[in-house]
Amino acid sequence: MTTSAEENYLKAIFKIAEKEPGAVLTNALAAEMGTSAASATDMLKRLSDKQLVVYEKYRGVTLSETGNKIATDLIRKHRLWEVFLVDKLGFAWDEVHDFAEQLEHIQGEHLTERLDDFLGHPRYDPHGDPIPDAKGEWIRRPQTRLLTLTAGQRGIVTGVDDHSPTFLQYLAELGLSLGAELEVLDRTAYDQSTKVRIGERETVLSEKVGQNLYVRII
Amino acid sequence: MTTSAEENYLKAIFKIAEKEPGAVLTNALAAEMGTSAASATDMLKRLSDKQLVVYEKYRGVTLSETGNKIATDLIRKHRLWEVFLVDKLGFAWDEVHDFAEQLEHIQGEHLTERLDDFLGHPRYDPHGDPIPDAKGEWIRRPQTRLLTLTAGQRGIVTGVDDHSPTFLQYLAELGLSLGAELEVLDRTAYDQSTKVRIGERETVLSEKVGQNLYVRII
DNA sequence: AAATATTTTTAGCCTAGCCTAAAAATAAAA
DNA sequence: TTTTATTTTTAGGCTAGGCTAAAAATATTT
Repeated sequence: MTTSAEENYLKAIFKIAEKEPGAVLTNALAAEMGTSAASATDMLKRLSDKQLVVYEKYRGVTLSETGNKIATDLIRKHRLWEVFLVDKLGFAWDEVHDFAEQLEHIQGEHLTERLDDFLGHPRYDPHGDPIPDAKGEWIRRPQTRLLTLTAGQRGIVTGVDDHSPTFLQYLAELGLSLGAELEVLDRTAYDQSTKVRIGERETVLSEKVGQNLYVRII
Repeated sequence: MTTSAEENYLKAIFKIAEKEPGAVLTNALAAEMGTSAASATDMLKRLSDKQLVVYEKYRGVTLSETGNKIATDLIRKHRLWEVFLVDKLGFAWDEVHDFAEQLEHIQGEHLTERLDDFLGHPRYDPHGDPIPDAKGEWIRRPQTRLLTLTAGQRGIVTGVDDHSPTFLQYLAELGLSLGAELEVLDRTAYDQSTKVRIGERETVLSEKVGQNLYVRII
């Protein structure tokens, strides 16, 4: 059996490797976990003993087959619980992360499958992130950062790259929830800010927003 | 903040005190927790430092006001999650205990209230146990052990005193789920077994079953 | 009341996860 | 290539929550 701490490390390794392929370095892992490099090294030894990772001193770590399955499963559970919290319990998309962080560690037979059935096999979570299926397969859809759109292009909001409550609340205030439509009116060369139309309203979005907002071009 | 371990001890103290009023002794607590008396003493010191219990060396322990609130809240959460697992996810009543044991420790604002709303404010869990409200108030309904019924009396199953999967499965096989109706046909003086009619079927139930099955007389 | 049995506590040890500080390995610069 | 900087690991400690064995307190017999 794996502990919650172990699971969180596996997830962190997965997350880092997803963005920057190749072996994950100790410092990066420690930063992601909000802990010290010494603690990360410690844990890497334990995970290596349990064959959940392939770890070479000073050279970094990668997930083993088993480790990868566990991490994928955690992400699946995390995202399914988020759907539950938003769709069934009525939480806002910026309120559910901490709950899901706990719920993903609930252990036991068939819980995930039953939850998935109950929710109607959702493919994306409330932030637009794909939910892997029971076999660990992902359905990634094509999406682009708002920054890559040019004046005149229109898009549908499909996801975010920043999951912080402040960003999510800001988007909600702007009416930019998943599925919202927007049109790029202009891009300022100076600071890469984007002027957009959302429904009737026109607003200027900073480069930071342009970086962190995903859309599907229509 | 309280840890899961602390919470489980508080719940155990509550449970023992419920059946046998007065101070809870260390050995009884250790037995309930499936641990050693030394470990229980250890934890009692921690709980006492946090003012969650009133503990006197060698004399036993009782819950403080705060401790009692935490324990009641845990039971509330446990039972609400059980309702969720049975009513929404479709688990059987003998399958949900271990899940609920984990789910009751999920921390965070408004989760319990939202869950309660979503479930439609159930008053009893799938085993017929009452669910305390947000203030910690209980609605206990009148119920009698099957053993106290005499020949000719009829009753509706309202709960169980034994929550073990084997007992619950046995009851399910007999058609004795919550709300089922039965009629006492006879009681054998020799071994206190009860002959009952459940729908069309007649069966003999042991003294043990008679002890552990609650009914409302009709 | 003394002896014996039982219960509870203390003492000392273990593991998982964290920490800081120091040492060692690797990478970069001179 | 030697020096310097950075990264990673090791060493040694800490806390929560367990354990066993021994000591102390309480309860029960004789």
